[in-house]
Amino acid sequence: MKRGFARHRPLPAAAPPQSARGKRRAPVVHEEVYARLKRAIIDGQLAPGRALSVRTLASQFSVSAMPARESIRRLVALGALEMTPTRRIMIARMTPSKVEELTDARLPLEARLAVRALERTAANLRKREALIARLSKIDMRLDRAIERGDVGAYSKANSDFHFALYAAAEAPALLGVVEGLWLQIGPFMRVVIERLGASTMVDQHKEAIDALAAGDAKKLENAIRLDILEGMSKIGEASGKV
Amino acid sequence: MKRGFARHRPLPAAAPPQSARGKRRAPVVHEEVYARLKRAIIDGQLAPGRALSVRTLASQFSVSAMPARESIRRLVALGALEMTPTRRIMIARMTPSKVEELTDARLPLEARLAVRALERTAANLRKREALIARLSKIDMRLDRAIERGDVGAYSKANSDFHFALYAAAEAPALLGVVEGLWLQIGPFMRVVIERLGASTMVDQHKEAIDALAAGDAKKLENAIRLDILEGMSKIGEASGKV
DNA sequence: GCAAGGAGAATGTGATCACGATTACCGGGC
DNA sequence: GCCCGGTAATCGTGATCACATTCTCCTTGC
Repeated sequence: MKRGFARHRPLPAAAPPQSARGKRRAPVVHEEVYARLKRAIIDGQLAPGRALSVRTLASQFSVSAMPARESIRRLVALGALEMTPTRRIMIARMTPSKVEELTDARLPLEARLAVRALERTAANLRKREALIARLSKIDMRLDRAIERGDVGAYSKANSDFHFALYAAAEAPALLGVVEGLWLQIGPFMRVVIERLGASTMVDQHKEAIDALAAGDAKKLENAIRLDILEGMSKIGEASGKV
Repeated sequence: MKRGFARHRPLPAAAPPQSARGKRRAPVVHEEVYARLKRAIIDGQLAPGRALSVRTLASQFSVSAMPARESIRRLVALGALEMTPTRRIMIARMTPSKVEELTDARLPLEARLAVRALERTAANLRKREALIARLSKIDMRLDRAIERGDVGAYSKANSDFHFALYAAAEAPALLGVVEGLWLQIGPFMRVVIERLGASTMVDQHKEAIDALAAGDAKKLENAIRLDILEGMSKIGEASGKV
């Protein structure tokens, strides 16, 4: 195989320069660029191996090269973007061993975050109910995405579900680490869903919600672990061919 | 307390521009700057709250502002550096809850890396012996540092020990995550050692080496977990006062 | 003696240019 | 038809400038 990487194409997330929104000065341009690019990656809108460049990104976001450079630099540091030996930039590729390592990291970390979310809402059941309501709503959105076969919406709803749960753990440092893992996984999750079809995806979301409602930490942990294992095994099967 | 942060002082690691080492052209300036700054942080050479600035860093490394900016951007992304609301940069501070979260992350991840190192050398005992020899050597260096009361050497030897072990796991993605954790912990480890004195530090390094030699995964995992718990509990006690 | 205020220094950020290396593209030769 | 080679476009990187904001520190007024 050539191992070359894809030509530049317009970024799907590249919204217009939003001149309509008035004079609301941007809260530091490069933060905005970074946030949108990060979101696009986690949600799987960018395929692995997809090429990026400072100037291209800059023009797609209608900013100068500087903010684009900084956003790219950050995402390379987090492992979401990859640099070739000749310093070209692309969405990170996946390898079977990387899938294995990331699974190793996700299992204990996300299980811990889930249990922490349970613990954090133990003293405040109203909070827990609100969390459950939020998760249920996201999960319904996810089901609708499956029905419609909308891969993009599915991918986004899936990450939304996990992070809504983890956010309730109130553990920003841990959350940051996990977010870094998702930044590396997002693109493949999407590829896998696209290839297998959203309807073939199974998850343990309803089990997780039940465990949360029952206050059963062990059950919740199992649901999360199983959810991760199922998803990652699918990625693993496909990772050799991406 | 004022919560202001320390004035700029020369960076301890700021070696001369090394014009002596021949014409060996730098492999991209900002990589070099980043690597040295990262090393200085992990080894605990920079105190929490210590101020950094683009221009200061640049002049200390005898480079222009550009490579300094990029290095700082990367380390902020990794959580090693912190930005105040007014966008000043400093070595990240520690809080008790952050210690707890980072401990949660370190325990399973580093235990896994250690066990992986054991597994990886199971089929190649020469490799394992070489690893044990390397670790023993580092541990002796660590003992000497304790005798001399050399806090800097102790701090460096300690991180060297862990990463020498983890490197043998041959899991770059996992290692990257753990390195990110150490980037956040390094500065405090140093502060704690300095405050309590290197001689009060205990570790489970010899137990880990024994477990490695015996091929006992369970014992190795316990040694690593205990080593982490001991170290982090010391950081936790002090973290309120940093 | 001390707090308030203002002048000046320092800071992060964005923009732009130059340079050397790398890549992509197109045409000619086999 | 296919491969090779040269040329032009594109790339990451480093440097430097301008600007608004923030911080420092000293003076002034009470």
